[in-house]
Amino acid sequence: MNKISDNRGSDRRSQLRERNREALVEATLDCVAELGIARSSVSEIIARAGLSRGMIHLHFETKDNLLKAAIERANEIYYDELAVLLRQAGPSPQETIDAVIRSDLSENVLNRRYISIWYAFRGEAREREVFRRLNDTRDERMRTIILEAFLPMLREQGTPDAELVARDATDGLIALLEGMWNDYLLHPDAFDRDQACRVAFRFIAGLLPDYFTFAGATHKVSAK
Amino acid sequence: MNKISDNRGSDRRSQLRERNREALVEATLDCVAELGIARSSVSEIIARAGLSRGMIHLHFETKDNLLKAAIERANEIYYDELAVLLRQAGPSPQETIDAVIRSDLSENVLNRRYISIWYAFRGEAREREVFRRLNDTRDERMRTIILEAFLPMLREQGTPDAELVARDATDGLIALLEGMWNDYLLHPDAFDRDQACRVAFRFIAGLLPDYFTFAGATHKVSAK
Amino acid sequence: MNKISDNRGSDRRSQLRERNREALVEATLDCVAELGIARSSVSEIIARAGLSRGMIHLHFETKDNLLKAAIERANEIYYDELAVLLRQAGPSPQETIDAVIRSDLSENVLNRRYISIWYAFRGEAREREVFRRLNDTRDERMRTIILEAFLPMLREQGTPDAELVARDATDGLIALLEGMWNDYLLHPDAFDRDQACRVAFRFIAGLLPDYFTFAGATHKVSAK
Amino acid sequence: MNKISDNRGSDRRSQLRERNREALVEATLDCVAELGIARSSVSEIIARAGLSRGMIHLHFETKDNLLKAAIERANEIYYDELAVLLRQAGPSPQETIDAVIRSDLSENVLNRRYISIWYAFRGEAREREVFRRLNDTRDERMRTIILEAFLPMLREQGTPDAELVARDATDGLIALLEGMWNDYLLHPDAFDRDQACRVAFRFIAGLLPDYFTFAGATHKVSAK
DNA sequence: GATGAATGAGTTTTCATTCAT
DNA sequence: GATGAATGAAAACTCATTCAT
Repeated sequence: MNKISDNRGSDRRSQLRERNREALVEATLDCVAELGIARSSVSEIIARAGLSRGMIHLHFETKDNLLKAAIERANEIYYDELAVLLRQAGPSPQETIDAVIRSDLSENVLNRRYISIWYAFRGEAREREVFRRLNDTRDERMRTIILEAFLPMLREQGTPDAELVARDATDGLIALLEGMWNDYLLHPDAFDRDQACRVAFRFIAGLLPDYFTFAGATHKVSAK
Repeated sequence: MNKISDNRGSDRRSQLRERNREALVEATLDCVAELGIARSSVSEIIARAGLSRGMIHLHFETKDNLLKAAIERANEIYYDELAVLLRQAGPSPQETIDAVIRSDLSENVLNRRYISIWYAFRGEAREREVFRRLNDTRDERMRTIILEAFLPMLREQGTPDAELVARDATDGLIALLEGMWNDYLLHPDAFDRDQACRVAFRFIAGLLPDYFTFAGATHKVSAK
Repeated sequence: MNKISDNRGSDRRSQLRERNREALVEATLDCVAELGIARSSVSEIIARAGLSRGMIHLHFETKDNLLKAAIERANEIYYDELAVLLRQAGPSPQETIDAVIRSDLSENVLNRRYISIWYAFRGEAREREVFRRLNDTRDERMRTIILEAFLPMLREQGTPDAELVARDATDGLIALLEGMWNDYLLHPDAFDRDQACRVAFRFIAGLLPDYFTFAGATHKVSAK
Repeated sequence: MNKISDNRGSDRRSQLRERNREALVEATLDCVAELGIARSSVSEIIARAGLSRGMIHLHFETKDNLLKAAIERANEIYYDELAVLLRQAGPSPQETIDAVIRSDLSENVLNRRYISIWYAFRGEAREREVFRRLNDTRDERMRTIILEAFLPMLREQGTPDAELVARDATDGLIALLEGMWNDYLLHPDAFDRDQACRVAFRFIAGLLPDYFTFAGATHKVSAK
């Protein structure tokens, strides 16, 4: 009757509702991580979530929409991690590259569950489309961040064709990191996070010897 | 396993039989490439193969076995391509590395159909196991080939910690090439094969400046 | 049944309550008319009524009761129309018959929505029972009205077996009018209300030439 | 192996297949007759047919298609009956009309099961569309048959506006017969087939007194 | 050996009903 | 009183597998 109690009630309700929605998304991600997309049935998902069958329809209308929501969630996890690292990193291009590499190889994303999910969505043709659509604009932003970090260093260093090299370095770094994830997917036990990091820095150090060594950024940080 | 039955029947019959078997495997791969694993139903596969439903049972007992055979086939395609390239390559370590990179980025494997299949099998948890089991020994062989190509060059160059660097270079190269495939999977239209090659050589050139430039192997081929 | 609660609450409340109840019934009828009974789900009905899901339980306990109420409402519409026409009609048997025919073919009942509803309830076996139960006593009244209008005219006219003919005429007229509805159901666009009327009067005129022509009742109105 | 036995086998198989298909259609009609469309679930239908669940998909892809096939079947029953009667009837217009009336009121179509089915399909908005599409051309043919029977009789009789009257008589007869079915639907026990016939003939006799009495066609058969 | 009709377990989806707020 | 989130039984549909021919 009175507005305050109504709002309180509805707030609690809608909070609970939201929590259920998220529980379904998380259960879906768990399922996809453990069983893959093909075996992630509604029955399997609701069993993990401990919620009712009808809930999926209530929140997502179809299982397909639930999968889409799960893909979106998986994306957020990655880009949130990256955003945090970039915010924490100093303003220099050296530090930016450092942050990108370390966030990509951090335990927050490079873990069994997350990597399984990532590759599951990439692997299944139909989901890949959703995935791509979601990723492309953000990927572009990440490319830009990396490119704009490499360019001034290459120029200062006097590398000829700095623009071309910067683009190659960017594509190479992204590919290298992707390849590390691949390696982790297939051999999570044997994977060595530090070695992966070292390899990445070796690659960059080859192009930017004044700024990086295999151990990471040097201290000759160029003032911006 | 089926050699006996192969020999028993008339040659024509067993040839036809083998052709049917392969048609099913290829149809499965087509299906996986286009629709993904989850949507590759028996009905879809036989429609593409133009064969009868019972045929799958006849040749593979279960659909699962058909999928395994398809995974094996996908593997063969890749390693056959690599073997050819290595055979064609000269005996020097430079040429070996050159062959590995060029085979990995060649149109024979880096094409839409094949990359879709590869990632589909990797993505689906259950198939990944089969995939891994099949790949691991062969992957090890490939690692060894690359490692043993890098090592003498690094030693001759006088790189300190040559063993460690050789391992890093090997893992890095493999990761980089995997990453290129990833890029191709997501952007087959925008992908630039030459640039991918150049990026790979830039990476190696950073570690082996005497042997490689971004354009490939230099001509200072070390006599073996 | 709900008189007590009606009287208890404030007038405004009970008015609102009643309005909601009717909104649900009307929404149900709309739904049945457009989608048929099988597709008239609770969700569909409340969407049309703009009311909450729980409302149905509040007013009708079950969806089935709501359907029954809708059937009753559909009945009322018809018999209300008939009652109005009979009240307006003069007292002579000629005028009674005239009123029956004109009300049956009037736009108030012979319209798309109403005819769809009517046939939907007739068609679905389960609802037909409710329908029949509701109709039978009222139908009997209508039969009686028609029969008692025909009989004196036939007698006065000197028709042999007047009782039998009166019964046949009654059944025939009712059947003819029903058949017209049927025609309207299937071809609402092509339906010609005037022609339908004329056909009905032709039928009656065949049996009662002194009282009717194809244009309706003649003016030789027999004093009652 | 040999062609004869192969064909025999496949014939038997496809005969069996066809029988199953028809069994499903008949079971659907039974279901619709007894329970109505809304309650005719796949489970209910296969229980009646004594066949497996998957069969419906095998033969009809969807339940909706099965319903359509059932509607078509119901149609055939009616028009087959009419065709038989018309073929048996003599060539005169009197006899044609006679055949139409008698076939419409014959036990072959005017029975509980059939009438229930007929009204079920007419009642539900969605089914009605299929129904209408199927019927419209055949209905038109039937109209033409009736119309062309009435017209010469009315002309010979010297009825003014023979064309108009013929059309009215046609529409009236069809409506009347439809109305009889309605009556049967609601009161199958009380329905009197002979009386229905008599009523129909009274209607026609009113317009064509030289050719019909309430008992049917007179013997003044006009030579064709 | 080969076929494809048939099966039924299991999947997604729908929906009337319940009930905490 | 009123709401709409939640439930789960039952609905339609999918599909690997079987097996008579």
